[in-house]
Amino acid sequence: MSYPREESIQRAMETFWKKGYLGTGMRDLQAALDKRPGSIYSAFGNKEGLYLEVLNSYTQRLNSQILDVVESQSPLDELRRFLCIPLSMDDSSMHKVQCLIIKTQADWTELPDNVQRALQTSSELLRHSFQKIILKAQSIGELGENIQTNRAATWLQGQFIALRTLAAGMENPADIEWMVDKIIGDLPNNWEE
Amino acid sequence: MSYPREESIQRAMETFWKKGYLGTGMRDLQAALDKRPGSIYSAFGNKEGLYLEVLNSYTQRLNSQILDVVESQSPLDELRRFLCIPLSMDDSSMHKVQCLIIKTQADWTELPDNVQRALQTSSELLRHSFQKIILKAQSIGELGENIQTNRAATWLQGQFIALRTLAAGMENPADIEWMVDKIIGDLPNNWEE
DNA sequence: CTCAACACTGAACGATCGTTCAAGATAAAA
DNA sequence: TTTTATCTTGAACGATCGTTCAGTGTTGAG
Repeated sequence: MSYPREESIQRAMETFWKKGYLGTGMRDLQAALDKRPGSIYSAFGNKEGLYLEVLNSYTQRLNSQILDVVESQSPLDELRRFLCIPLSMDDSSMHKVQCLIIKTQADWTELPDNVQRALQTSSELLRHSFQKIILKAQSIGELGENIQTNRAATWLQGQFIALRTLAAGMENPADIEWMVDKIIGDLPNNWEE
Repeated sequence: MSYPREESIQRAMETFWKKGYLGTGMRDLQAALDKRPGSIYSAFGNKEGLYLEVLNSYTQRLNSQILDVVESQSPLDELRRFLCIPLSMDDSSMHKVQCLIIKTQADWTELPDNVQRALQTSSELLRHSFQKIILKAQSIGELGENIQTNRAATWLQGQFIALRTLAAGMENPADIEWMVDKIIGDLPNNWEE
């Protein structure tokens, strides 16, 4: 093994992130990892297996960022900072603006069953962590108790999706930082029916 | 010609909508149109040409729905109705929940240049129509004059994206109708900086 | 009926897809 | 040094990809 398994996963993540699951060919991965097909297949089984490890690594990283928000003293301030992260990407990393999970979800019907399930699981994990943010903010009084935390978590995930998707389509993602402020401002309101 | 060109486009739309641009093969389209490759190529040039006509047709339909909102007496009420449309899809049409444009945008880097440009143009057209909704609502007093209409249009497009994407990932899209009410409720607020 | 015009057919092309596998390289244990 | 276990190599496989084209069928004008 010329370099550790983890580096292969990170290199593969770059490729899947840039080209999507369907758009990425094994030959793209062979070039990215600088390995021949046999090495990749013996290490990860197949394209699907490699992607599942990439997705798992990506999800854990994103989830730990969200959990950092939960642990902070002012969850709402830290949430604002978290949402701004992808808006300051340089041109060479523009493909990292969009969330890898959302990007892959778009090809839903054409994905292997295991990938579909893994995406669902990742999505639920992140929503659950968003819910923890709401609960933490309520517990320290930054948000009222009237908010239905499960709905707020789904809504927050939706805002995350909107922000990432809009930013990915702009020449300068930083131009929608104002939307982060609106999200934080809208979070406490309009939860009654 | 056994049936009009427009029907070919509608059938192709079903396929592209379900499987995405990369996920759709010419053989899928041959089956959907019940035509052999030569017929399709003589009528549309190639896969890209057929998709461009599909995208154009889709965009016009969606845009006219938005313009209907602009023309209505109560734009905000009609906007609520417009946003709810995809949330009441039966199981056989679940793939129509997600917006075709957003779905295709996910594969961005792997798409032909003409498709990239067409998606950009469609996206801008719809944002412009969203802006007309804001302006109309302001003109009849449903919204205050303090709102920056271009930002509100982008925000509204983002909410549209969030709603469609969340709904597409749920077993029952109708379960997030509450979010439409929150969107309408959030629209007038938090536009000052 | 004739003939030009046009849409349609379907076998086939070269390219690329994900994947396999026998053989070679490498390094630690014996 | 030999053995054993592990990792790597790269040619090659069958399947599928988008696309082409010579031939067939259909239609309406003269």
